[in-house]
Formats: sequence, C-alpha cells, structure tokens
Amino acid sequence: MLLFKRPKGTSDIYGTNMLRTKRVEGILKELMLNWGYSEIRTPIFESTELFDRSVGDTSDIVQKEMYTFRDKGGRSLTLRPEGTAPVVRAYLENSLTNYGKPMRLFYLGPMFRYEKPQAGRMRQFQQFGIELIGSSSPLAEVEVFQILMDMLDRLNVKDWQFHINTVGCQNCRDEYIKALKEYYRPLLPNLCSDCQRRFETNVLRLLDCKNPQCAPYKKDAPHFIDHVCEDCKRHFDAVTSSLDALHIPYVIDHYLVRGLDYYTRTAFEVKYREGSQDALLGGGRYDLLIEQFGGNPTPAIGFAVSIERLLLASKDLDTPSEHPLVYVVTFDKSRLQGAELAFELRRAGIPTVTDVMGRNLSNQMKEANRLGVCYAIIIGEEELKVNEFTVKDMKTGEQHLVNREDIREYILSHSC
RNA sequence: GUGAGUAUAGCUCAGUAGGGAGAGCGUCGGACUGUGGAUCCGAAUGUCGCGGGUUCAAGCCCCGCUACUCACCCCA
Repeated sequence: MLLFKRPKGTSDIYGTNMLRTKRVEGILKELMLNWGYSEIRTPIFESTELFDRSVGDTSDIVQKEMYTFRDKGGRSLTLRPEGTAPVVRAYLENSLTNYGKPMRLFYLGPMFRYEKPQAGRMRQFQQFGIELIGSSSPLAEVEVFQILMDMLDRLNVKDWQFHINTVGCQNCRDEYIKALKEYYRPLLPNLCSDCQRRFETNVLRLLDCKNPQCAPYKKDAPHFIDHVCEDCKRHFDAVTSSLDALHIPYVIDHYLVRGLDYYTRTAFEVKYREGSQDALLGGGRYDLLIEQFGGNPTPAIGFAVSIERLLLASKDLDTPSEHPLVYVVTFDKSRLQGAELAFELRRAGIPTVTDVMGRNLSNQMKEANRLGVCYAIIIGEEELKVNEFTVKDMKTGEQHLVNREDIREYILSHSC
C-alpha cells in the first residue's frame, strides 16, 4: 500500500501525455509570437479580494470553488481560479500603461477551482489566455476572433461552434435586468429553487439554467440585444458584421451570460461538440475592470482556454517523439571512455545515452533499441586498441569502424 | 451539493458453486561470455482498496468506510 496519492482533481503528466501537452503549448507560444503578444507570468496565489471584487461574489467561482487560505501573517490568499484579474492587477501595478496602447499579453499556467472532478475538469488545470488591453473598437474583437480561429486551426480542432452575445454596459445592463425581473417575477413559483435564489442574487444567471423545469419560460424571456443602449447596439452590430466579413461562422446566443461578472458588451464562448464539458474557450470584453481596479478607464478584451480540453478536442494532433540519437555501448574495460565520448557528443548537441546499469552488450543493445536511437557506438577492447569505434546504424544494421576523433563529425553528417 | 458505477501484479483484465491468487502486455535475466528488433525459456512484483461480520473456510456473501471514474449543476 502506497503512503501517498495525488490530491483529488490533480494529475501527473508524463510520457505521451507530456509530449502532447508540450506540443500544444509550443504551438500556442508560436502563435503568440506571430501575433505580437508577449508572455506574462503572475503569481499562482493572489489576495482573495482580487477575485471577490472582479469575478463577482455571487458567482459560482467565488461562492464555492475557490481555494482560499490564510498565510502565517493572517492574510487571506486564494489560488487563482482564472487569469484575467491577476493580469489586470499586474498591468496596473507595474505601470505597463506606460508601454502605450494597445497592450498585447498572454499567459499560460495552472488555475485552481474546487469542483467535483470529471472528464475535462480538474481542480488544478492548465489555462492559456490572451488579453488585448486599450481598445474599445470592434477591431479589437476582430483581432481576438482571428487569433482564436488561427489557434483552433493550428491545433487541428474541428467541430466547434462559436457563440456570441452582448451583455451591455453599465448604462444599459440595469435596464435589462429590470426587464428580466419583470418578466420572471410572475413566473417565480414555477421555477426551480436555484433560480428562485438567483432571482435575487443574479438574475442574469436564470438565462443559462438547464433545469427542464425552467426551460419553457426561457423561450419568451427578453433578449439582451433588445434592451441595450444605442452604443452597445452599434458595437454589437459592428462586431457581428465583421464576423460575417471574416467568414467566421457564429450563432447569436441570447442565453450566453458567462460566469464572471466583469464582462461588458461582447461575451463569447467556443463550444466543442463532443464531451459533456463542451465549453472549450470563453471570453469577452471587460471595459470597466481596469477602472474598477483603480486605473484610468481602459477598455480591454480577452479569452481563456483550457489546455486539457484542447487536448481532448485535438486528438488527431500527431504526437512528437523524443528519443536520443546515440547510444554508447561499453564493456567493463571501456566504461570511462564511453562516458567521456558520450559527454563530448552531448556537448556537441547530439542527444546521447549510455549504460549506467553495468549491462552486457546484448542487453545494452536491447536498451538502445527500446530507446529508439539511430546509432549505437560500440567501444570494445578491439576498438580501444586501434582507437576506432564501431558505429552501428540501428535501422539498416550496417556498421563501420570510425576513428575516435571523427565520430562527432560522422554522426552530425549522417541523418537518420 | 445530487446521482450512478468501479476497486485483483507496473498496465489491461479474467477469477467459474465459498476451498490452491491467475493470463496477456511490460520489466528483468538467459538461450547468444562482441550485437537490438523476431522466437523460445525463466524470474520478480499482490495485506485481492480499508475495517468489521457470517462461515470449518471469504477475492467471491452481508454491513460500514475510503478512493477513483462518470454524469448533473456550473464552468475552461
């Protein structure tokens, strides 16, 4: 019986899984280089209030999903459940405002939410996100959507659906909420208990209730788009028409409200057809958040994706293999010469492995084969005498005697 | 928070009526003391998730617990 197990909802990543993860992360970093976004790494924990105040204290995240603890100084800290609030905090704290607008940032790292784990949902998960800070123009949406398309394309994710909605701004949201409340008030007794509670705390969330008991009433609920102000309406129209112009297929989802409070105007999600955790990516505009954090009024937009869900959705992405190029086979008389040669090859940038088990020739060849190397270099007594080592091509089985001093060049000039 | 399923070797799993704990793959070694992949032979690894009960006897039956998986809710 083992003494320790990994905590619930966490995973150990190794082997093929690690290779696929690195592949996806590599593609994402390359993508960002292409789009002129620079990476930012913020702490894994932040003050609890940062999330309370941004994500919203009636949200599921804050109410039941945060890993909150007190440190020895009595501070309330929280393992970050999402990336936008920390990035905005860092943006202001480090005066990145001085770098000019727009600011293009991306992040990649672990997030934490206390939930019941299941397929595509972990308590610690890896999230990639971008933030485009400083533009209120629909052109910002255009860039973000293009990045999103480019990303899904590079990762070979098929069968996704783009959902978009507007959630208004500080001027018009209250009016919509009023309209929604008026609509739902007489229906209240017919709704599920969750919705009865949400009616008071956060009416918007009634829209994405999946309870069949509430479903019939959703159909006739007022739509955001019919209640937003002139500016928001114009913005939304510009956004959708640019989607049309870019030939990006989308559906207007009047029930899309998102789980975080800081969104304004544009909110969107990419859903993936397979699997119960169908939300692959989520994002939106957050024009008020920076001001709310004490900065100058600065509009911004961004999105976040989970690496785990990307991996589930890009199954046919080919797995890269990582194996050494050379295996140096030694005998009792040549162990140190082998170690020396192996070291030399590695310094020349040739991935090399040699025996540390004291195995015989046959078993070293077996290991070389298992590791998938291209060449085995055999250093036996005969070879030592003439200072010429046997280089064996593991694919063809051919072998040649090569002078000790020429081996590095020999390997470098032969591809495998 | 709600519901369902599973738990036997490193992995995938079998285990018949309650009576000796197994197979395949993998690992290690040998056949072959200087040549891998193919083949053959051999070996190691198990408190059968934990605790209790029934029984002469429990991997199997009963009760409790735990862990994991899946789903709901919500999300990424």
